[in-house]
Amino acid sequence: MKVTREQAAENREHILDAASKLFRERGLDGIGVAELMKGAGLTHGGFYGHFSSKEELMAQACTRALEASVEKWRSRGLREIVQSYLSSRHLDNPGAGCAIATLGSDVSRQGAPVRRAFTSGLRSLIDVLTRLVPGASAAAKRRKALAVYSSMVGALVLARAVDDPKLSHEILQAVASSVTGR
Amino acid sequence: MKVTREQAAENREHILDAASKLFRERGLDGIGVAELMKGAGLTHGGFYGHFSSKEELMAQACTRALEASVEKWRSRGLREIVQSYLSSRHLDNPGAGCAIATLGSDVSRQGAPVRRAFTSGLRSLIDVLTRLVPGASAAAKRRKALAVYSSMVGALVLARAVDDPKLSHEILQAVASSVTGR
DNA sequence: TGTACATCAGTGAACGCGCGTTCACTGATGTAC
DNA sequence: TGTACATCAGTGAACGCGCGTTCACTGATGTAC
Repeated sequence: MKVTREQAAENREHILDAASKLFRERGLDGIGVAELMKGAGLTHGGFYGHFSSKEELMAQACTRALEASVEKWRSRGLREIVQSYLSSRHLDNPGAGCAIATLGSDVSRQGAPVRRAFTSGLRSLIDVLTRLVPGASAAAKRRKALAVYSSMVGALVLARAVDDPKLSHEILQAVASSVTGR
Repeated sequence: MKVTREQAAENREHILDAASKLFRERGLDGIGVAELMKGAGLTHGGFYGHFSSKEELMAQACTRALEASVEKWRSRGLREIVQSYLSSRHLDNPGAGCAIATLGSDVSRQGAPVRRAFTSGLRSLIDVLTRLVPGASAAAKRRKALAVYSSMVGALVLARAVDDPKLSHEILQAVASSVTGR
């Protein structure tokens, strides 16, 4: 069952897309290679033709997810970013949302490749935010960007951990009003 | 090898203490029943005499960890809480620190018992913070408490995910200066 | 352009391993007399 | 208080299962002539 070189390259992309979504939905250790490959329409045996290990896929899938966030943010304003980050749509769709909020506490227990991917992605996100945020100096803007992003990540983590939708929305709104307006 | 009833009750406490620490260090799915029991100086077979399942232990260990945070906070002022939360000591000791920062993104994928334990613990933490935080009205204080806590959780999650200690400390300091003083 | 063969992307069975859980057993504790 | 026996906390082997990874195989693709 060989396949066009072009088709094989597409398959690799499908694996990365599926992994990027499924890792965010189920956690890095919450989904196995077999199910990830099934998510890309393939069987598990072919996995190691595309990636040298599950860990390599984790790192590349995280990079992909974070790059998507960076791209999305580049074309938007601060208020728009904050509002969509703290929306119920984002709350209810971890698979399409911020990888740091979904996988943050997992990542600190992961090996070097995954942490490197996250650090690099986080730096890009912070750079984008730093340009958008108000502040008297470059240093003040960067500090503000870090504070804003921490708030948003924390809010989403808390809102997702919690049992009670009312409390979830209260958290999101409290942080939204603290970050924008006030 | 029977054991005093009193000794058995102590053993149960040791299991909970070990679990509360080890779950925070390695994640809820990152450590098995056998190793948890070993951490309490026992063998794995006796586990089900104390708990009906690993999930029940997860929930009770989370409750214990969060109650410890609440107790610690009750005797402290806001500035002290924020400073110790955002300290390198906390950064480097997840096993003794805030369970929500360590397990936050895991919890959203867990079953009802664990999420219930977290929601209840989080409510207590928020109540303590609400009393300490400045604000014109009760509603404003609560909103402020949610915003402050989200910032702190997010900062710790980011600082722990990141590869580079310089960036970790920059995040903690940026959020500390944004929350206290400014 | 057509044929013959080498390549190699993908398949699915199999591996060793660690997991959560069960269970027959042990022997000190707790109790009945 | 002392003895005889039932209780039950803890032990360690065993279970079925899903995991990451390997591998012999398949058959369409790509290439050499």
